Amino acid sequence: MIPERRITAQELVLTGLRTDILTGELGPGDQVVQELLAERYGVSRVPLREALKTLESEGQVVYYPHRGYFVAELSVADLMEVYRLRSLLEAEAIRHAVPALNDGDVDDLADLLAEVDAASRAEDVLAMTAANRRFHFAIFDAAGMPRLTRLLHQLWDATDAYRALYFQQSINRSRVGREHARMLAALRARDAELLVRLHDEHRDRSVGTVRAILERPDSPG
Amino acid sequence: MIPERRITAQELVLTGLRTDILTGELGPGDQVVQELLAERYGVSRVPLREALKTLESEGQVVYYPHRGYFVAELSVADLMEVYRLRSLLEAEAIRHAVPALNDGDVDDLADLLAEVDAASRAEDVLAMTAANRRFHFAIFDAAGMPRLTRLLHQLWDATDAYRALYFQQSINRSRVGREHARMLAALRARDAELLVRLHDEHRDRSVGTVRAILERPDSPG
DNA sequence: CACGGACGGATTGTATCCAATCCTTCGCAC
DNA sequence: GTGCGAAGGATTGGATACAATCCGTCCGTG
Repeated sequence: MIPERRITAQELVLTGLRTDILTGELGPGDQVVQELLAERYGVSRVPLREALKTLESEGQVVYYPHRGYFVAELSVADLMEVYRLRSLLEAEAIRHAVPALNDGDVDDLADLLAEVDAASRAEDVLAMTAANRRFHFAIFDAAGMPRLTRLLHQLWDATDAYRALYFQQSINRSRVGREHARMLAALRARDAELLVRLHDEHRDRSVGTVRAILERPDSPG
Repeated sequence: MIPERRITAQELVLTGLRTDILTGELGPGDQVVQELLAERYGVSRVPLREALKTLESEGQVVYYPHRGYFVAELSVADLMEVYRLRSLLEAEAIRHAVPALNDGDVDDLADLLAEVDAASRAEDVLAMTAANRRFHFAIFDAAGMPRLTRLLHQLWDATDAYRALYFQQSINRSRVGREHARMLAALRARDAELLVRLHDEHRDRSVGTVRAILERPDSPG
């Protein structure tokens, strides 16, 4: 559809860095040694640094002048804050989105959910993370509030590294599947308040698990 | 006090660009011609580009690959969205902040307000904008929610260009002064809900004015 | 042995140069 | 005159080279 727009090097390394952080290739606290990563991606340090600036603004990495970029470490307090803010903002998005959805939109959302389930059954954590995100943001986008969507992306990005860990456990994957099914029902019923409530529960469950991961780090580093 | 940490070129350019946007030197829609600005600040294009990446993530400029950076234009819908999000998030910040403030903190806030008033009387719009921001964020910071503060900074940044226009009218400056005084009283009474309400009114008044500015642009082109 | 300061390798920060893309303009066909 | 397409200038994207800073180490001093 889109005429194969040529990708820039900074976009390339940006998605690469995101994946590295998501998969743990770059772990929390690690320094991003520019020369190393630039070589790894086959680009120079200039576009790499620009991609890092983007990640910095998203809070994925922190920057100390003359010392470099480091993968952000999330404290429990950070995590709780992110989820509190998500609760506030996602509720707002959902309340605007639900009335704007037509039957076709809901069918599309069902399709997205099917993708999540497929990835879940295939135990493809990366694909599931991506599909899960597409599903939720398809809802948020329907609110027609681009800035809100942008803020939500930032908040989701901040916990990406931990979300992957969460999905690695099959018990979590199956629970998420059930919760998503209930969300879809709420969508079909156009019940915004129910959907808000389901999202809150959805988050509360996952925050508990992620918190446990944070407090008992299995890979001391 | 601070041992005069040497500033990097990108930091220099970043503050310069912010000022340019704030003062209208760079107007909404203008392309940021890199060579031009780099020469103006006496640096090369590399640090300039990194500063622009930061501004992009804040939504102050928009970036189109191979075409460049352009100063963001705020639509009325954008404006309303920013203020709606500020309403949500600032309420959250205030509710956490007020119980955390001690008498000394409130006295400090009073000092900051005095600075706003002084700049207002001196008709120094730039200084007033800065002092106004320091006052409000001193409150928000007290919530101890760094990510929330960060999001609020982004939202405030997005309308900086228009806030300056707002403060240029003396009638707005004096009204802001009166509203700030009431806020201080609410702070001294530790009345969070009243402070939330005052903030909402404060914003609602200013959004009306800025909206009028947006809808009747006096500088076409 | 503890402390402090200077040296040197490692890493980041920036300038300069070249390649890739875009946009305007000019010329040509119709 | 209108529309299409190619050429050229302008601008951005990225690679390389060099300067500035940092940090670990070693040495000397007490």
